[in-house]
Amino acid sequence: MSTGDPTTPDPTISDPRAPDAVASPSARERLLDAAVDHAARHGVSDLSLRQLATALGTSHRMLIYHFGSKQGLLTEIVRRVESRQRAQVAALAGDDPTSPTSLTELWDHFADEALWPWERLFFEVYAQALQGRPHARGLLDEAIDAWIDPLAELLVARGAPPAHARDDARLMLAVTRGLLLDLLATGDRNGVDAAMRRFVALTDRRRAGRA
Amino acid sequence: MSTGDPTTPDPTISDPRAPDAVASPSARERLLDAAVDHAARHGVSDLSLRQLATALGTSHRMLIYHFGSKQGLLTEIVRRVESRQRAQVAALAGDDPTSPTSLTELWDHFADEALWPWERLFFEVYAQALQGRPHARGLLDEAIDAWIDPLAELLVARGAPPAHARDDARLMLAVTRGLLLDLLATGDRNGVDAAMRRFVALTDRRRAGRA
DNA sequence: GACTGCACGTACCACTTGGTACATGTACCA
DNA sequence: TGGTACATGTACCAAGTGGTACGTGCAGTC
Repeated sequence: MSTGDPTTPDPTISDPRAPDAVASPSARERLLDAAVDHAARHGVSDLSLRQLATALGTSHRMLIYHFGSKQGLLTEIVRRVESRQRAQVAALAGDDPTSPTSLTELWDHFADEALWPWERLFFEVYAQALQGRPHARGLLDEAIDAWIDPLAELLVARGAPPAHARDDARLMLAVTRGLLLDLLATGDRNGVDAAMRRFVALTDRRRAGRA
Repeated sequence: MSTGDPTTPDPTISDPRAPDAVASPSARERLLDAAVDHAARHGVSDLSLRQLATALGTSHRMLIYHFGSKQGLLTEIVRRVESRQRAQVAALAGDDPTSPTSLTELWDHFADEALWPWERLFFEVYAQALQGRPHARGLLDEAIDAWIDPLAELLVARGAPPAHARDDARLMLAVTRGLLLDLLATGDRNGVDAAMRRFVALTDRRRAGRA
């Protein structure tokens, strides 16, 4: 981290006592959970270690101690958001492959107001990653690919043509994220629901056409 | 801005000579254009007046002079991005009402790599607005509504059922933004195009059904 | 030619930032 | 009992921040 900086010598050399790398998982974990919670409420773009630390009832020194640097903390936060996102889709599509899980159910899940803080945070970090921010890069790599397969499976389970399942999944993902952007901006659940119904109607028409 | 701060007295009182409010539009305009350009390339979340000023060949004092504060500058940048976005859709749908402008054409326009920096910036500011950043609030108010009417018109012109035109427009907007998020993250134009073709196929199937 | 208002640069201010140094507390183990 | 590894707080640092004070050149006007 600070290895290349002549003004700040490698802490493992200058301060041999300093652990600052491996720490008790429990304290670190607790701190990270609280940090992610805070990030979901206040965003991450104007996050300062000091403000965060006082909000968490600790000192900014502890954040550095547990996460090495601000970058490290941000990266950990992003990874946790990622895992939450993945857990959400896994809970719906992966765990119980027998349940067909309709598109409407899927949408109802993501549109739930309880998830809004997480989705705001997701889009914020996504946008930062798009601008090349290093700590968020990891999110970008999985933001699309990791979703297409489970979504494609879901669509095939619903009777969609397997030939285009991955394209359809990509479209489905775009619809969900696009409508989520709308919902988060307007809060107009009814309006966004209506748009989603139109999409479902489109796909149902195709299903009916094949039957 | 600094009115409530006892340590920094109101500049209009302490420095009666200071204009710092109304300036020649040309210089300000030139500066703003350059600032927006810079923002499109480097993002806006870690923008500092000094870095921007040196990049623009001026001093940070001038940015304060012309825009009052950093907030003021950011707000102006956002408004300019907004107007660019609006101009883009207006150029496609509004100016020449006789041209039907297919969905594919519309998509081809927005997916153009030349627009990517603007779209990255749009999503970045959009996400900040979602987190409650004051300067970006204005974007949110128009981000959805201002698009639905022209898009609905476009759809009706293509023969869509007017009863659901606004819902379909909302869906169309979500598809475009969702696939744009995908495209900006993956750069996979072919894959995203395929997904868009699936959407167009869905709507065409409905059109054919009605015919 | 003096005056005036704008445009702009330089120097400065108080403050916050991420990160470091170091002391100290605590728990466990020999 | 003493030592050792981890955990945490306090004090500090250099750098950078937004914003201000102030001087100055320049164009126009009387």
